[in-house]
Amino acid sequence: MADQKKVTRAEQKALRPIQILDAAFEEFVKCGFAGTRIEDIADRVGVTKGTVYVYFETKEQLFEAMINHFSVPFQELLGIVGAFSGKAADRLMAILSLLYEQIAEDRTTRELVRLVIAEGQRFPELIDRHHDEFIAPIIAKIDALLLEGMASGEFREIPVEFSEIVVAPILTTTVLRLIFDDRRVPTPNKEAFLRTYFDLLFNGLLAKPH
Amino acid sequence: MADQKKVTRAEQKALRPIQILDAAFEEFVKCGFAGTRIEDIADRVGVTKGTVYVYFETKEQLFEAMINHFSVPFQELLGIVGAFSGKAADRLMAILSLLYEQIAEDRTTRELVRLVIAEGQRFPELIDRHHDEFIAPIIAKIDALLLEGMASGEFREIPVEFSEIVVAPILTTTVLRLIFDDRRVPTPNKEAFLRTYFDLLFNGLLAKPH
Amino acid sequence: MADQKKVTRAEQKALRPIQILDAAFEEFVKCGFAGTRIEDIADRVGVTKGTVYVYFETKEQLFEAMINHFSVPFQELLGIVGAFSGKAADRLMAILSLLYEQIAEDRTTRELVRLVIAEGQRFPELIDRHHDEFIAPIIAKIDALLLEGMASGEFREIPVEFSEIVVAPILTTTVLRLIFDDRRVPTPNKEAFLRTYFDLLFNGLLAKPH
Amino acid sequence: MADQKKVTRAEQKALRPIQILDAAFEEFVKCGFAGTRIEDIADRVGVTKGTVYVYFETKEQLFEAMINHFSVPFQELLGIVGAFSGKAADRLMAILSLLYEQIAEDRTTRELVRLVIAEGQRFPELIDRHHDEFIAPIIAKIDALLLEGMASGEFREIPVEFSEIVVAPILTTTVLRLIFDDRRVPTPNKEAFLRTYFDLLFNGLLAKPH
DNA sequence: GATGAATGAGCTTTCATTCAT
DNA sequence: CATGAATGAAAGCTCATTCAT
Repeated sequence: MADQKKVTRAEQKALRPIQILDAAFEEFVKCGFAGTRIEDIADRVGVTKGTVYVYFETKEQLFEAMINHFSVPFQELLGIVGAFSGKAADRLMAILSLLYEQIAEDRTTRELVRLVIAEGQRFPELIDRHHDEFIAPIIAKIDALLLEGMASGEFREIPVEFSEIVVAPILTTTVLRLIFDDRRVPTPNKEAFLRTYFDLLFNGLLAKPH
Repeated sequence: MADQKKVTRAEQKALRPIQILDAAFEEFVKCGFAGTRIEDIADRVGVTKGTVYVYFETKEQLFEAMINHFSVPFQELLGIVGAFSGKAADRLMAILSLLYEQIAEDRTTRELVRLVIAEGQRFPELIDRHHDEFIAPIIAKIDALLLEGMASGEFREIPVEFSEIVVAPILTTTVLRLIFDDRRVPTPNKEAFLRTYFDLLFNGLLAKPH
Repeated sequence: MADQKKVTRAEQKALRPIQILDAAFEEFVKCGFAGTRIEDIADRVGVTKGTVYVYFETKEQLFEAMINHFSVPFQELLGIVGAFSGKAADRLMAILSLLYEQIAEDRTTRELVRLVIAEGQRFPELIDRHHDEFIAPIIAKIDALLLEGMASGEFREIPVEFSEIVVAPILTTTVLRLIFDDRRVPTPNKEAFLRTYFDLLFNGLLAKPH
Repeated sequence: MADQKKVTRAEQKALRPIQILDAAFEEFVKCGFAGTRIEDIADRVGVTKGTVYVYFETKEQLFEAMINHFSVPFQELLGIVGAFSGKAADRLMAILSLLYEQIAEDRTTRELVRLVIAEGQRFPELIDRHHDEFIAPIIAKIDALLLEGMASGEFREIPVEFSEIVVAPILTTTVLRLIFDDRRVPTPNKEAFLRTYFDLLFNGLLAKPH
């Protein structure tokens, strides 16, 4: 009770940009870039419009800073993934489970996907950077695992150029939840979803494969 | 001088709303709802702002009318699909091929998906109606086919509640093309894509199924 | 009575930009470029801010358009001057009289001089154009007359590079009136001023010239 | 470590207001009163906005203090002038030479003239004081000299009410340099300018005076 | 004294919407 | 029907000014 009451100036200053970025995230997610008012972001933080401009020069820069701020966690994920060992199928499942948690189940990432789809045309460099930093490494990882599995005879031969098919259920769940916001499409049970997903991915739909 | 107008007044009048809807589609897709200016839509048609208001009372109504206008073709698709016959797997492939063409390859539908993701929060009734008219019937069709295939022993038993996994590659391709706009993610070759997609869907990834 | 009462739309439209330019002149003169509010200009015309922006894209463009609008009359003057004939001294007096009326006595030109001095740094191209169109031709005219008078023996030999000395009393009166605004420096009587000006210019101050 | 600061705290403190006034001069000259930002003045000094407010209560007061600060030197001039002796013409030339140096050739005074013309309407008391302290004494001095020269028969009789004509070339050169900033109107050579100026002033333009 | 975070009033500019023509 | 001048309610952004540290 004693050490938490008063925030010092210095602490406050370090906090402000993050508070603003958090508020910006909520507003941009709710209204999109053009539909968001700086004043609403400020209100959320409990400051005035002017204060937002103390930390971010323009609405555009605030948007980009916000995207960058919330994009960070992904990088750790890629690190974790590198450390896995075992059969290719197990490692693939491990990666896909992680991706499911990080993309489909994490509200922040999910809404980031919405913003990327909705505002990508206005911020092309941002999209490109995202591709290079997030999408490409993930795809590369999946590709590598597939190739490895095929080389060892664990996987059948499939053209690696369409490896997005392997992760498609994750992005699809993400997008459906974005669109229907838990109203029409109920949040799936993770274990049940992954079980079905992996079963189909590895064994296919047919009772007797060709 | 008298005959140079191929389009009569009456035809012109009937054409106007459609021209406006076309223009509205392009602008809303490019800039989103909030970012689009009525004047830019008017400019595209070659009329003035006032004319747009002759046909549509507000920007909101124009947006909704535009979404409805471009959503129509889907309904025919569902009719076509009902007429197929043959083995469950073949009919499933036929449906998925159609969906791929109609959703992933058709620019209009693709951009409609963008608008639904981007502006859905602002137009919830519109999203709900979309779900009821488009998504639900498709899912129902897939579900029915899966159940039928499982009943006949053609398909293995899988929980039907996650049937979106079956169509996931289609939505995923759609979304990736929306995001990267053919810059980083090249437009896939349809036949090659579907071959890989179906191979994986039916036979799975493992060389020797469990 | 019949033709003056109501201003038609078309007339109004043709009038508006001029009304706005007039109002802009008064406000820019009173408060300078940065100190002027578009709303005050609009109020003066009896319209709203938005209307000003129907006719002029930015405050900067409005300012430039205003300067151009009020700079026009000078050109006629240069035409008139070309038609004079007689002794060089008489023609010089005729020109200087005209310049006195047009620059020192005309409130519009006088205030234009204020704006050129005050805002010149912000609008350098505008200043340059002014020089080329107004100052340079006048100086050229004076120079030509001086050279002619010297050639014919009517004038003494003086270096023509400082011919601004000849017109200095005109600009000086202009500037003093701008600064003191008829409070401390009374508006001079035109005839008396010109008499003294010309007497000094032609005969000099000394009782017995060297 | 202790002696590296050449400027002590106390000296620094005494220096600050003057540094601020210097910086204010440059910024006000460049952007005018309304166009100048306190922050730009502070940046020039290397302090923050707040510091400016330690020394000057408002932007208005800073402006006035700055004008007063840079107006000082003129007073000495008037003292010097009082000490001259000799023929009226020689003393007049001496005065005019001094004025030329102090007004036309001195950048500070020149820019002060710009500010007086540009911002005079906003600071009328300031202008009035300037008139009483600078302009009026100069004019009085010139008038006295003219009257003396006329009384002694050295000068011809001219109406003393227009004595600004005598100093006009100085103010005119000043204003032209303000407007054209050495781009179009080259800085005149002092000796040559004064020679022509005085020649015209004393002997007039005509070869044979009336 | 010096700082700089914060304010809030105010400015330029935009744009959906209206309506007389 | 079509126009486009006009509106007015914002919205983004600025900046003189304040004040706790």
